[in-house]
Amino acid sequence: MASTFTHRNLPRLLLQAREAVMAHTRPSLREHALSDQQWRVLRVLGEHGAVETGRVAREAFILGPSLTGVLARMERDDLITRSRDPEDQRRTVVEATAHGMKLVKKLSSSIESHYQWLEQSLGKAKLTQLYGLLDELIALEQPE
Amino acid sequence: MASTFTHRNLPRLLLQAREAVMAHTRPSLREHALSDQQWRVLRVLGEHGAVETGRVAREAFILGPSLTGVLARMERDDLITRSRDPEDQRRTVVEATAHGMKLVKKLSSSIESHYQWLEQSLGKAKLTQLYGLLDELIALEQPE
DNA sequence: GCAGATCATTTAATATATTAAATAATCCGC
DNA sequence: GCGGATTATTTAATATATTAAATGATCTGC
Repeated sequence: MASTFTHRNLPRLLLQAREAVMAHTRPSLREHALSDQQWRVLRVLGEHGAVETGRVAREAFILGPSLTGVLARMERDDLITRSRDPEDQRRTVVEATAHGMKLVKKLSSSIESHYQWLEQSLGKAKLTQLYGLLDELIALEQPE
Repeated sequence: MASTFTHRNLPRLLLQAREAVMAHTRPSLREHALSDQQWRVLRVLGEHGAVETGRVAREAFILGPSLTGVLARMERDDLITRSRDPEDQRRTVVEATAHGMKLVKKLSSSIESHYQWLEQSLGKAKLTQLYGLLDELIALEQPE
């Protein structure tokens, strides 16, 4: 059965690369009972402090309706708190709890050292090149 | 709020790149009422003909339990048929229906032309370079 | 030939993704 | 200040992801 395609499957390759990288950090997340999505949310909160859910959704790459459930479970597990923005009652503001913050810091350093390892293994030049090509690809496909 | 990270978020970047590429092909899929996963399955069947579910799972990057549901809906929608391998009754063999095959061929050429466009826009050299770097990254992270 | 180990797939339970529609607060022109 | 347009988030319904456990068929040594 001959293939209908002459090019490589780029979305699949990107997915595979992402899974390969995540395979290293996932065990650390699971040790602390965090899902991938919960970690992405915590990471955003660790970088920016109190953030409205719209921005969390954009930065953590989670759609609104999914985020509602993710945040509900994170609140249940004492990772975050939610409150209305008093300036604009349409907005919900999310903030990490002390417990959530502790996790961010602990996991950040673990993940950072994985990047150090990657930079050593692949080479700094190639890693930079990869970032650049991905940026170009994204800019091409979604001009703004 | 200062960031805890000195490196870029590689998994996020890969996810974003993948979404950017898929944003172009998704509308064509949805026109034919296909989900991303259903398309990945059809693509495998288009390349290899009749395939056992284990291989479908590997090549389409779908975990077994998810695949069960995906295949059930595809069977319901007359895209595929399932049957037991008479040689080894543990295995289930999947094959595209005529309708499924027609969709593969129609969508393949549409997607192929998107790759042609991408190769023009980004440049053949850079695209090849990107493939190579992703391959290296995958090989590094999951040595076998 | 049979018991246990192994392998392929499915079931079960919970979490997340996707799309459309609903809700609820703010804005804006008048 | 009132009513329609806009914006932010949530609800609803269905599909997919994830993990562990169950089922069912095959192999393997004895």
